Amino acid sequence: MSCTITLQQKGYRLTPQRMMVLDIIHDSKGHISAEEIHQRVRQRYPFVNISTVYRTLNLLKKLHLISETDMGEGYVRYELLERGRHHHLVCRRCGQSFAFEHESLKPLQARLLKEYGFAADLDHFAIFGLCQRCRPAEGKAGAREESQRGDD
Amino acid sequence: MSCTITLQQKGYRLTPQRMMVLDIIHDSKGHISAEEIHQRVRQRYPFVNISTVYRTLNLLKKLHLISETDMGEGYVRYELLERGRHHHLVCRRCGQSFAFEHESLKPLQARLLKEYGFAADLDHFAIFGLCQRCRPAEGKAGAREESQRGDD
DNA sequence: GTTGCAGTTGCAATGAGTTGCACAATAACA
DNA sequence: TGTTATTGTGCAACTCATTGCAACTGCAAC
Repeated sequence: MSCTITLQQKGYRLTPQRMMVLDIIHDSKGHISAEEIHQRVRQRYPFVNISTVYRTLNLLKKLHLISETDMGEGYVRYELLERGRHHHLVCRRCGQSFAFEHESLKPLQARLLKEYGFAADLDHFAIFGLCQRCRPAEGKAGAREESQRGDD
Repeated sequence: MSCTITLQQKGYRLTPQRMMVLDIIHDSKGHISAEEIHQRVRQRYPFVNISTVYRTLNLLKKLHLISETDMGEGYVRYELLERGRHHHLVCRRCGQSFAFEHESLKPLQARLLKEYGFAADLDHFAIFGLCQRCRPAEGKAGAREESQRGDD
């Protein structure tokens, strides 16, 4: 795996714990939570501590090998960055999430660099809002008295 | 305060606890943390619980009266949205944060709407990256062996 | 007035994630 | 090979934030 090489190139140790975490993120389709990673690591080696998982994830994040995204579920999800880079639109009404191309963020990235000299890390964004289907519904449900106050 | 009217218009009760939280956010210059709000509320009325503060903040957030931003400090900051809307660029190296105009996000917002039919809530963004001053430094400190591995 | 009920609060428990510290594993080097 | 310095791990304690639940509040209907 290319990640393992990067880790070692950067002078970090490739410990069994780190290999297991990397393996599991690699095997998982899509985004995976820290708790899930921990559980799967423990199936192989039951003595790995959750803090080690978190520390490994933070290290991989720092090296831009994985992305960390809050999809509004109460915990954070991780994903390998080698895959085609994409981001997520999360509907605050129906909860569905939709991928969108990294391309869409490039103008913003360029603008921040040009106007503010700021090199933005746009590894993975989750943008909240209303999806196409929920947009009309939300528009109507303005006042609270009718039905259910537009609670999410 | 306009917020109090909005709260009542939407059919929510304007309780003393909520008034105190709103007051304090209003009086505070810039962003304020939940813990800070709680402490200041308790100076006036010592029996208010932190969970009430959080619940009030979540309600105000839902009504788009305040914005919630993770500036990477280990806790979240809140701010009234009536003020001139702006966002933050947070340097992951020196920790400084710089405001940027909401204007810069409008093209992205328009693009998401046009291409995906998605109405993005862009109340307050904190974008991480490298500021103008730290950019050259980071470029050099690639390999870990020299100095301190580019730790943040 | 009192009953019913939705909305709200305080409290305690819980969950996700982080940190400090002692010890273990590895690297560096004589 | 043995010694020392550095890095990484496990554990426990901690922080920030959320949740479940019982009790309280305001208001409308009777």
